Amino acid sequence: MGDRARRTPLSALRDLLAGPVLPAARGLLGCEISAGGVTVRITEVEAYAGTDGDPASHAYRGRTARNAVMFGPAGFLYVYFTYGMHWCANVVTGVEGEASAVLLRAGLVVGGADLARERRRSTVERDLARGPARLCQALGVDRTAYGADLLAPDSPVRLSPPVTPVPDSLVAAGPRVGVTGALDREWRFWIDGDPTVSAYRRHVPRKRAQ
DNA sequence: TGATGGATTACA
DNA sequence: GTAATCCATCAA
Repeated sequence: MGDRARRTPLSALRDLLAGPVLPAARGLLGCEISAGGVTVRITEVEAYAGTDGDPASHAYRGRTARNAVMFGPAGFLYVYFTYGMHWCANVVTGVEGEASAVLLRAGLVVGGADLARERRRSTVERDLARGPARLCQALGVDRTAYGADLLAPDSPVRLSPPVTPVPDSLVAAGPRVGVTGALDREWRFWIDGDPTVSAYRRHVPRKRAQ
């Protein structure tokens, strides 16, 4: 019975996601997400707290139909539509009711590259899943993937532990992209030097300065 | 009910 | 630099 203490990587991932959002975000680096016949190795993520003092979080103002899945248990997919044309995907983390989540910002297509290229305009390998909306497009993720159980074997969107763990020495952190406030929070994590990580761009207001 | 701007991307 | 273009949120 001694080896029962040894956890499988999958249950370790389940525990990680059920914990605090920052370690969960860090731990998602190197994980693989599969959907629509395409597999992506995650290279860049961003953490978002729930109702607990994070104005940038979609759950900041409480539960709505759009963010409902964020308030459920960890390991489910929160998909949202933005800028009138793009889908972005998050992994729900923490305990039920906490509503924290991790945005999947970028990754490397490691399986089903042909399918990914069909869905994306660009055929440049590096750009197939470089950016949160591109990543979703490569995976074919849209509103139909909302609420998918990422750790269930029969789910349309699945998450699996890293094939090779990402060492701490390769993990970099900085402020979140496209977020106006909370620049002091370095809640974006990426694999340092990885070419599929998106370039940091300061948030630009769309209206001209007057 | 109308205004506003967004966890973005592609292109000039 | 700006257009594309739906939707959640907020003021009235």
